[in-house]
Amino acid sequence: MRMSHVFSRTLREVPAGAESMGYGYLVRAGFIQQLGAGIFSLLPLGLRSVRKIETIIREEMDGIGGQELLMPVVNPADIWKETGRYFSIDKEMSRFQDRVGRDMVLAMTHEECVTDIARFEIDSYKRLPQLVYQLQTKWRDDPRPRAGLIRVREFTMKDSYSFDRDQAGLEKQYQAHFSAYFRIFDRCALPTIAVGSDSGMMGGKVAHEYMYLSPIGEDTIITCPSCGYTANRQVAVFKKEHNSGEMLPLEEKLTPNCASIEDLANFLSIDQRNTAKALFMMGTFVDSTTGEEMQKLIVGVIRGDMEVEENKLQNAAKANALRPAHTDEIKAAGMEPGFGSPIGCAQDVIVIVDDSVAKSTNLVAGANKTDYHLLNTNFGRDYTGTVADIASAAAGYACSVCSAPLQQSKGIEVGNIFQLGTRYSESMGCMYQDEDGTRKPVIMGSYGIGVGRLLACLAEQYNDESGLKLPITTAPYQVHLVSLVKDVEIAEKIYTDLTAAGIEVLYDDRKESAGVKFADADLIGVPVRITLGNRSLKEGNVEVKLRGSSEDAQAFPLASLVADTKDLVASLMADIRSNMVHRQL
RNA sequence: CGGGGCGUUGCCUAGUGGCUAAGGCGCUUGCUUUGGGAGCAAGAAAUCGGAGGUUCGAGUCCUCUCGCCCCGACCA
Repeated sequence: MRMSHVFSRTLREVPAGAESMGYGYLVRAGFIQQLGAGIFSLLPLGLRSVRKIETIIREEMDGIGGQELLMPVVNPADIWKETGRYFSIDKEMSRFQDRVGRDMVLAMTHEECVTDIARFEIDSYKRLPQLVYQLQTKWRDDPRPRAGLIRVREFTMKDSYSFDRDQAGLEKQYQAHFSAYFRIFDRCALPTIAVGSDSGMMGGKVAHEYMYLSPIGEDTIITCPSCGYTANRQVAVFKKEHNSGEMLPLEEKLTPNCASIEDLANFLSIDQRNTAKALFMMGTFVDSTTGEEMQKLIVGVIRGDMEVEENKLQNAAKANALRPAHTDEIKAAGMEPGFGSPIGCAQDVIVIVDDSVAKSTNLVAGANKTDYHLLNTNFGRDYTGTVADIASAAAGYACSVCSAPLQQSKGIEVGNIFQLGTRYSESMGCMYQDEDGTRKPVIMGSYGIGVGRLLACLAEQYNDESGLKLPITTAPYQVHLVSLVKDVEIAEKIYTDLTAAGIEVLYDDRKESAGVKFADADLIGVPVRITLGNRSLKEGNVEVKLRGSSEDAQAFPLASLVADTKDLVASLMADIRSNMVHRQL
């Protein structure tokens, strides 16, 4: 491709509002352009990178037996009503009616659609296992798109779906994805870690997320440096110490202006771990068959020295959604914000008690009366509720496996894998007849990779003060040919020869100054830069420099340029291959 | 959905009630230059996001509205 013909152009200045390096460079280099909030066009350069990522994904998915198909973005709402997600998913899914008033949705994922296909295709155990995948546009009306391509509303996702006879089959496909995903990220040269995750709205059981660790990430990842335990904070567990002793009698105590745990502990001169605090949330519960919504107050009770992980609370309460409760809602249930506890609260309140509280004795808790707390509250004696782990893990807490102190970091989720089980096959009647003649629900798995987000992460990982430096497997071109000589013939010949040899060349044939050409080459960041200048041409050489390295340019003789360049490209590719590590669960 | 910020030419910005809205980048033309975002000269390009209002006078003040960004809520 000639630079003079490239559709996009480079920008000297970072567009307003580009807060991350990677995003700023993707815009400046002309890879992407924003159309609206969370809506981006991929320009030719960006699309070339995306196509390379997609090719890697296709090869690896095909490699584990996947068959590519393509499902529609617009779905009739009926199938989403069958699984209940039409009702349980809020505004994140966009809905509309067609001309005759039928309910339609923009599919934000394709479990319903693929299950609809599968219930037609799969009728016998002989037709299992199966694995299909697609690269398709998703629309999710995220309330808050941000950070360029990291969190968008419209994006391309690779999603695959596995169908199996039994759990063992599912686990085999899950394992195959687990390893294939690492191969994909390794080939893209994006460092990732797999972490245990919540299954969220997918409704499955076992799930992992692939995280690219980055300070701009929005997920918090808990890791154990000693034993290797990793999990998203949403589900991360840790070892909780708790005191226990003889239960003492309940006692009301005046605690003026002690609406926070810190104030309370200071006032009473006790450790925060000897207190219990209550978090009030309104939970939305949806009847999955009728779609009827109800709101119920949920009280999460946690020890004063910890925080509630809302995701855990939501799961424990089996709520579809949570929001902070308003003061009047809390008071209506007989509790007092700031001095609240489930002791003496209304009957229809859902009480979820962290196991640390349930196991501790004689905690100080709110008296549900302004400026009063109760000493020596005990779960079971003074109040009841569902016991669950609802505590938020954090750095410094003890690993539940090996007791070493946990660490926490920020990450961006670039992929995920879920063992769905029969959540969709049962609700949609995707059944097969087994060898023994019985009808059984197909066991499913669901696996996603955000393609654009992967590119965004690569841009974040691979850049410097001059621009992008994507690895050769995902850069839009392999070689950037910068001609600084008047004699266009020699440059044209090199361009033609390299291209004919199958090398992807971006050829700067513009009438620009050397500075402009070099700056643009650095910004776009094609891995191999070949410079044609009078200096080296006199000696029959061209200069070859790697974008990623700080080493000086090497001289390549013109005579063997094509072969040498091919070798160089191949060795860069091989470097990435050699860094691949086989990983399995 | 709460809180905050910003909308001025293709891009980045200045302009803080008063003459014809200014500069840099980019763009066009000509000459010069040609190894790290060149120089000179001449140009084109803006209904100041939109609507309404206050005022003798509004890019500037007020109201509404749309869009974008950030924090939070939210989120596979």
